[in-house]
Amino acid sequence: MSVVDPSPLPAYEQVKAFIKAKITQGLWRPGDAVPSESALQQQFGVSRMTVNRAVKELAVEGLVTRVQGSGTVVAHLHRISSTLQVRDIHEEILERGHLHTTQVLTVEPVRASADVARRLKLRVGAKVFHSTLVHFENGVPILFEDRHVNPNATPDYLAVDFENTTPTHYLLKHAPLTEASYSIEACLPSALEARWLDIAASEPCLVMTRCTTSGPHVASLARLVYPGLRYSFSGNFQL
Amino acid sequence: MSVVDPSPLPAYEQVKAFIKAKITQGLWRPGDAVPSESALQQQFGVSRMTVNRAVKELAVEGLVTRVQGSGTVVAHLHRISSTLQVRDIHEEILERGHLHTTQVLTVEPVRASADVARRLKLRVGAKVFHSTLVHFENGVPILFEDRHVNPNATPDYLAVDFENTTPTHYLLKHAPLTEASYSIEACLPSALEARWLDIAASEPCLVMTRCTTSGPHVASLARLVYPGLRYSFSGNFQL
DNA sequence: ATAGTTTAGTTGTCTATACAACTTATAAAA
DNA sequence: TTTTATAAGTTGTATAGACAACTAAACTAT
Repeated sequence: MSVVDPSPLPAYEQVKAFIKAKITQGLWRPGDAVPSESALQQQFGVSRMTVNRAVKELAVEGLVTRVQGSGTVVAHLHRISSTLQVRDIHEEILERGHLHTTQVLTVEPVRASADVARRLKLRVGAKVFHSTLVHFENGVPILFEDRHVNPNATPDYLAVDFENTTPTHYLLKHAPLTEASYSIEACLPSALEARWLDIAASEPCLVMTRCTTSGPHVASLARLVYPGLRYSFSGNFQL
Repeated sequence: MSVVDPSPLPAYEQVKAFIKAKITQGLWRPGDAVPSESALQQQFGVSRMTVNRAVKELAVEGLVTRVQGSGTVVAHLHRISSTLQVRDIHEEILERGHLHTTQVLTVEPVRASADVARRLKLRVGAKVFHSTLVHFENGVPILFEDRHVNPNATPDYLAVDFENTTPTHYLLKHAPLTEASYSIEACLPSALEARWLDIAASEPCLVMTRCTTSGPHVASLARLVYPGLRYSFSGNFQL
């Protein structure tokens, strides 16, 4: 085994780093032209394919904008685009090094209301599964979960032991995700939700409404209520 | 000019579409092996670089997981990862085809409080710029914006006409974004915020707290208060 | 049986080249 | 002056090949 660790960055990473540095240091400002691939190729003494990979990846990352035939310019960051990770609450709590427990309130078949039927793309009155749970982080209630599930996507839903498997986890496993839409709102909790979350009826909550699709079926419709004082969504963006 | 439009998908897109279809149709399930590059190369009669590009892009999109030396498998989608676009309120309202107006309440220099100083990385009592504005969508108040700005990043902030340029827009232009962090919470509005947003003091609001960095400076610290009944953050995820 | 070695297979990087598709500036023609 | 053609420059796609880095299984020697 050799003594030194040569492992220099791959050539394409060096080109990326060079351009990235010019941008973050403000030397190349939004709208400025980035050197052409042939110029960078000569400057770094690498093949054009290598330069192409570097600049193309920067374009995917949103740092530069490329136009075929015209050239490459430093992108105008006119929006902050950050990934909001919607994760299983179980994972999230474990990652904080805390204990996650669940209390199952109800798991039962019900008839679809007009609203549920529309969003699950079923007929009004069709049989759907309904579950309500409370999730605890170190014994403190942190999420009230009210969920309607399409029986065609996961027929065995009622038999699952939700004390040990979260609905999200079960659904992701048995009805692989192909599409999801969500919205986050600020609402007051219902009386039931306030009681189980152990908060005042006047305490604002973050409510995520999420609809997931698996293949041909709209698999699940979830209302996730988080106490506003105990939970927030956060994220960050770099470069 | 030829009569037909040949324009078939590029070869790498065809390979991508083939794999994507297998996954979305459920024929290849999470954990299943994806054919090796050499196998796909023979199947499609293209070069390995072309197959490599296809599979690599799918890996970037999160549909497959690659391990050097081992192979490629269909990814376990154990989290829904969706991009939350944090955009300029002006753009957002215009895109809905509505009218955006602004009322400037205050624009003034102030001394940094302990909290503001810490988050802007300045000394307590240092001079910072402070602005408060209300944004209207078709005349209805939709956002109360309370912002502290680092004078080192944008010395001319106090002179800007915020009736015609949003602070976000001005800052993105004069202090190019290199980093941002935000969190979304549910809170009750302050008395001032409730009055300007024309809502009851008991109506929950979505509050985004956002901190943006430009090069060496923490450029701006914003508290954005949206009435819960008039605004929500939403997004979606596909494939 | 265990530990170490070899080997085949897979992905990661890189080259040199080629042509296609597109944009822009220049030159030529009306 | 306006329009049209040409040319040069840039990015997009694709090839065939090469070697490096890594993994996992098969093999060998202890």
